[in-house]
Amino acid sequence: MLDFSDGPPYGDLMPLPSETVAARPSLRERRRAVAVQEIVGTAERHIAENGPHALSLRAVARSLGMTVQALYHYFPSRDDLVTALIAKAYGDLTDAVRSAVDDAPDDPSVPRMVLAAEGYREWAVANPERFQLVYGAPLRHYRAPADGPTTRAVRRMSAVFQRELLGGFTQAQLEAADIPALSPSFRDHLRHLSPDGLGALPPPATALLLNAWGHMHGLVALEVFGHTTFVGPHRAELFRMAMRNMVEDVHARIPPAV
Amino acid sequence: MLDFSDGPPYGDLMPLPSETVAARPSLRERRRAVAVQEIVGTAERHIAENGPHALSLRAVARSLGMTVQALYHYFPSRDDLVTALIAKAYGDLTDAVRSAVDDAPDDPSVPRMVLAAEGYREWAVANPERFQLVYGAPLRHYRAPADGPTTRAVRRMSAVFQRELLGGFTQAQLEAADIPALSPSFRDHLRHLSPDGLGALPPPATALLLNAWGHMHGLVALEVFGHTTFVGPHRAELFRMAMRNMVEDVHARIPPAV
DNA sequence: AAGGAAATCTGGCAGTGTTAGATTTTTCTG
DNA sequence: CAGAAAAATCTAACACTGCCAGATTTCCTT
Repeated sequence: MLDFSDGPPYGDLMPLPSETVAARPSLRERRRAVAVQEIVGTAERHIAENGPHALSLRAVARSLGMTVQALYHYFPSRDDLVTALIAKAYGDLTDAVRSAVDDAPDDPSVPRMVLAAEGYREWAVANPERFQLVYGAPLRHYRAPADGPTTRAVRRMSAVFQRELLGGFTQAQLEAADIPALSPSFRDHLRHLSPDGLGALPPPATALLLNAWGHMHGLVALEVFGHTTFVGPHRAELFRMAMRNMVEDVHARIPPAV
Repeated sequence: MLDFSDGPPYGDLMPLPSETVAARPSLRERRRAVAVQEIVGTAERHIAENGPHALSLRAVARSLGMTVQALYHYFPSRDDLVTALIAKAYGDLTDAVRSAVDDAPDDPSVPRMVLAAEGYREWAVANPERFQLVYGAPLRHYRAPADGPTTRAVRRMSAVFQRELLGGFTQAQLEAADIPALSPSFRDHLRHLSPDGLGALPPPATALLLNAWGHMHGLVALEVFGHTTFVGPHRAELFRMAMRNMVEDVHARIPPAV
């Protein structure tokens, strides 16, 4: 927890100082990183107990044995702390998805995309408040920084799904996917997304991927926010079924290689 | 707005008195209903401006020219007001979905299920804060009453989707839907849902319907909560495509009538 | 007209995010 | 090593919040 041997773990979360020297973080900087980490950790614990809305700077400070104003030297406002929590949650979710795929034994009867989806779901169910933090309620006027940790986490995660859902197909196959015709301007827009991510896919494939993402996310969101309680203890089974079908349906729309 | 000629519009939202006489509401009761309506209306306006979390009893009271304590005679706590807002939002969303289907001209090229889904999406996009209220972050210890207005709204809405997605098929067809085998206990559980709603469907059909619901909801939730900004102005097109595919895929899993 | 219930008020408590300014502690520099 | 600069922390306060207690007015019923 207090280990900082290999650099600050959430470098992007540190609001100050504006420029972190790449070479060797000074003692003060390391201390600062530790303090930030402690604050974030305590805040996460508080959130896990009472939900995101119950996060109070004073309570966090109390838990840490300091006064509120000390916190203000690490986070200029409550919203900035929440932003840091969101970024970290997003990163952790992404890690969970990746390791769900990477650490699973090879089993051809379960598509790896289904494993990824189940990793997504399981992290969400295990960390409902943090999931809510990421996908629940955007902050008042919160705008994600263009290349902040959030954006990078999104890219990292979408890369996993991109690989697992569409990895086995050629560009030509993906281009010929059987979906309603996309408008030229939409095709054009999709083509100009980040060239190393979604932009590398033929537009129909991007559409299918977003589609699948929404599908997976919707089932998880409904569950986490308590709208599927009537399904009872069978939600995991329902989810697996849904994801199996989804993978089948997506693949059914991609023609075989010539 | 202040019309109350045909009874209290949100009878279920009135926390007091516990029993509303069916016959002729007294002047006092009608006044109470009006007051409740005014409070809910201003609260909705406040929420629309600054988001659900910014809802303040004092601010609402100020807008109405009264003191906070007056509000406490209509809603025992802030959470109760929010609960009323959730219930009303759910009802309004359901109405929007229904009228999206019912008021649309007959056009065989657009499945009615797609119309329903678009009604859902359009209401959500037009009322993001209220959508967030319903599907975003559950309240601290809020438990939806077993047969409260929320539950009824859910039923009303799911009935629409049930009709539009699965209406054209026989029980035998639905029972034979091509999905991974459901566990016996899951099948059993699904069979014992409300007999006039989801319980009336063969288990595979219920699974497909929940699946579809999650799919639709996920795309809308991602959009409303700002996670698809990179899709730009083409989100409506993407959504329509996704829903078209979804309907196709669901129907493809249901065998033709014998 | 009288009693009682409903509705509203004033005043107050404990909690919150945030700011201002003073003070101590640590680090860098001459 | 001494002094300056910067970082970290403190005390005190402001304006806001949800909510409670008690007094007071308004309205309906009998």
